[in-house]
Amino acid sequence: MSAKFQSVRGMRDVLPDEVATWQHVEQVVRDVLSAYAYKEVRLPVVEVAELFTHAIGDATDVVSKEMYTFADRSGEQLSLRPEGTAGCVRAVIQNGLVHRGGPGHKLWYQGPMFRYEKPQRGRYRCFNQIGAEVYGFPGPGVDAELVCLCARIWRLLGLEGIRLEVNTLATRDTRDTYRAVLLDYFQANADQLDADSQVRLEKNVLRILDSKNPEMRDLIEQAPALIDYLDTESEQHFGQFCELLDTAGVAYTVNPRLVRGLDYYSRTVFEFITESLGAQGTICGGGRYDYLVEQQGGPPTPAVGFSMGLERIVELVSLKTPVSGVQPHVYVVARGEVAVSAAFGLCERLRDELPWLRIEQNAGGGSFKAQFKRADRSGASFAMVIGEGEVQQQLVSLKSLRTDDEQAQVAMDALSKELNTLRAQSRL
RNA sequence: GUGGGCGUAGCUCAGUUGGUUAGAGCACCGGAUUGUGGCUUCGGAGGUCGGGGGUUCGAGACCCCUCGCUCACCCCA
Repeated sequence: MSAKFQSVRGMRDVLPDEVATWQHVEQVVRDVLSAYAYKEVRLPVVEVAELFTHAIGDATDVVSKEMYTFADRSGEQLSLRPEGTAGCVRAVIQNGLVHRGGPGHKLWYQGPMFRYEKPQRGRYRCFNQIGAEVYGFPGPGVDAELVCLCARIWRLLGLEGIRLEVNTLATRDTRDTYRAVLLDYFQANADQLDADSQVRLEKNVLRILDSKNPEMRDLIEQAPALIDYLDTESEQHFGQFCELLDTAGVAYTVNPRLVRGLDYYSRTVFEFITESLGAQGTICGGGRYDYLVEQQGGPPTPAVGFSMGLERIVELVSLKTPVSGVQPHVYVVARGEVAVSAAFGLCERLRDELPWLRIEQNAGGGSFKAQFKRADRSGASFAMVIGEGEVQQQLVSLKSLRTDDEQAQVAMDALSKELNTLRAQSRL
């Protein structure tokens, strides 16, 4: 029970039973990204620590208390990436992919992210995201495209009851103006703020709007809304974004209090939320970050992206439609030294001749009875029996494990043909 | 980081107010059937009762500490 070594807190193993669902989800997401002509990039898991503090904002929770940061042997401060956008922006600048319409303008990535948080359902210290980022396009079309792309993924995965919330954070200037107004408002009502929001007052006023504390609901609803302070440019951008969603038939609600926790967002932000996963209901979040590329040392380049949490999506999928794993077509039962060795050679030959064939050899010996038991449990359609008699006559016995068909004998030379036939008849 | 619940076999869980050698089901291995799975049936193996300390004649049970899981806050995907 008490193993000597355990996985690190908040980091879990995905076991074979779950992997089938993971692969299914990943395949659907990849296919949809391809359908929208996004190209995959593979990025390092480790970056210079400053990349994240600079991009995400050192007052954010993610940077100030959730990063895995360490000095490497040269003393350089490195971090395990807590999210994907900062590294992608770095790669895009470093490799000169920022030019509009160039090869790097629509990208996606997949991989583990790390945050030192207290684990709970749907929240892990090592978790996997698939994200997409678009560079070089200021218009709302790409914002809407990303949202539609996600909505398509949920449809293809058969997920229902996923709510889309959208908002706009306007331009940097507008937001600065608004922040000052909001600060005045909450400072004037500071006595009504709960402890968390007192802290937010110092760090990031906008986050007060996000509070779940029902006692503060009135105060928040009375607060000035950013939407009333929008500059015309942002207002148009957001309006067109919403219109495109309408055109595409993607349902959404505007949530003026949707703020998001990373500093780099501007204009469009969105979240897909489910009620089926407990407190960690956001399965995908994203938005526009028009200033980040320039802030990180690249040419001024508007950008927008999202990332989705695979653990949460996989859990959602498996609650609804469990995906069964891959089972062998044939399980090879062999007994006796001569037969086992003949079976080994035969299996390799069949894999040469029939690349589609999934064939499992019995391992660990055992009686025919025991081997048949394993054959049954493997889920294989057929048991292929090779004993001394079969070897002498250069044939195998094929027994269907899922039907009452009579056991048949097939010459070893004719096996490939027979298996092809069975496949054509959908009996494998 | 804060708070609640829970840790007994690979898994799901019993275990009386503290009392002898800690149990069941499923799964696993073997036999009944010396070359045939699923359904039976019989047997076997498998536990430092999460870890450490304490109270006691005696602790799986009570107390303290610790680790882990879990749910919520917070944060976010």
